[in-house]
Amino acid sequence: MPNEADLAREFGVARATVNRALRSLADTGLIERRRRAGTHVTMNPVRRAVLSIPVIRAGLEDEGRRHSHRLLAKEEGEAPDDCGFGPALHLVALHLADGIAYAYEDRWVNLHAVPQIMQVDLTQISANEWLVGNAPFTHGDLSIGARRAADLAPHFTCSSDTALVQVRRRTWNAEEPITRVDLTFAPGHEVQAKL
Amino acid sequence: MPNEADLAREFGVARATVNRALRSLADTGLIERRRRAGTHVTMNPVRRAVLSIPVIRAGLEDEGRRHSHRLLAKEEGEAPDDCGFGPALHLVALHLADGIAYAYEDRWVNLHAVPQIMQVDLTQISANEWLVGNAPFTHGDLSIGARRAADLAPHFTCSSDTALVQVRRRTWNAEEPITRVDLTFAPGHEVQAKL
DNA sequence: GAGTGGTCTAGACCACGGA
DNA sequence: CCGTGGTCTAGACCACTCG
Repeated sequence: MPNEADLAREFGVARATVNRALRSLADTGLIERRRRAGTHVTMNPVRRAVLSIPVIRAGLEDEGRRHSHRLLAKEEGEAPDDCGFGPALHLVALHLADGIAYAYEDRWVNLHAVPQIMQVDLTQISANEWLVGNAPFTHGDLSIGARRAADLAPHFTCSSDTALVQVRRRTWNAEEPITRVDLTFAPGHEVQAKL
Repeated sequence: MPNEADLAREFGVARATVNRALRSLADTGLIERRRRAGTHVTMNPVRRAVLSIPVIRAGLEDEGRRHSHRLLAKEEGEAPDDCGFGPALHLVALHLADGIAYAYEDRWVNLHAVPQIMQVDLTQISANEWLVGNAPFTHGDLSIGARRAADLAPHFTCSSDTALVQVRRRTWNAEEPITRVDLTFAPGHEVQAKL
């Protein structure tokens, strides 16, 4: 594409305005910009969907449902290899919506990054919620898969062959891993996104 | 939070600079801004994950896998109610990666919006790909769920109890529905996102 | 009505990185 | 090297909307 200065002249606007417009297009992935190389229309416009990740409690309460949770297990130990950290707190909890099982949480927290969590009464506040307020993170990743209910079936009172959505989330603060959590949702749950 | 003019004075920068910074924070959801009401820190900072939705062919080829597809069914008919349109083209196709089943596609296309699709040889180019190039859309939504393989098991040569990821995508051009597609992926597939 | 954010201008300097 | 986008400034007008 023409450079910013030319576009500004062509449309009779200031260069800053062109810059803002092009930046917006770049943010949505329709064009790619590199210094000196110029601005190019993206070959395969990869559509980006945005999905909101609310704190479980807030997400439920927005829908008018009451959230509670039960801590099923809590123990110190070595995190699995793919967590990227060693000494960890392993938590297993069940989230309930209006008293009905909503999500099963299996979490590893990096004790090197967040030692204070040992002092917290996690039967009162869910790890999810405490971490949001006390352990900031800069970035993370998310992978959404499907699994058979198998041994989780009793929690959801479903057949062990039921297909459940499982979301794995890992977060970092700069280079330091914070936590890895697997959330397995009740049958029928869907992750929503807009694009 | 203080208003833009005050922040500019406090930090000794131009108001435009403050505006750009705050806009960036607002885009990531950390603050909320309303005219006259001012700028407020978001109570429940909903994290937003961004997931890339490539054209199936492009996504696979980026990974060095060869894409092909087989059209399993094609017929005109009335779209299901929740599509939001009537006369439709119903397509069923199987996407293959290196000759192995990768995704099962069940699609309804709004013939009122995209009548030209009737002239296209969809055994040559997948509907997915053709629509990307010929039927622009302004927005859409996405829901990701899990289902048993059930009658799809033969396509993926898996047990009918296998849990599969299913993605439903609907797209609109302004107010006009374009297409609704259900993509069911091979066992083990995960949808990736960054946050 | 008035205060807020939204947007634009004209000009400037700079960092990056491709040719 | 030097053209490109990235960023900032100082000032201005406007649109929205809450009190």
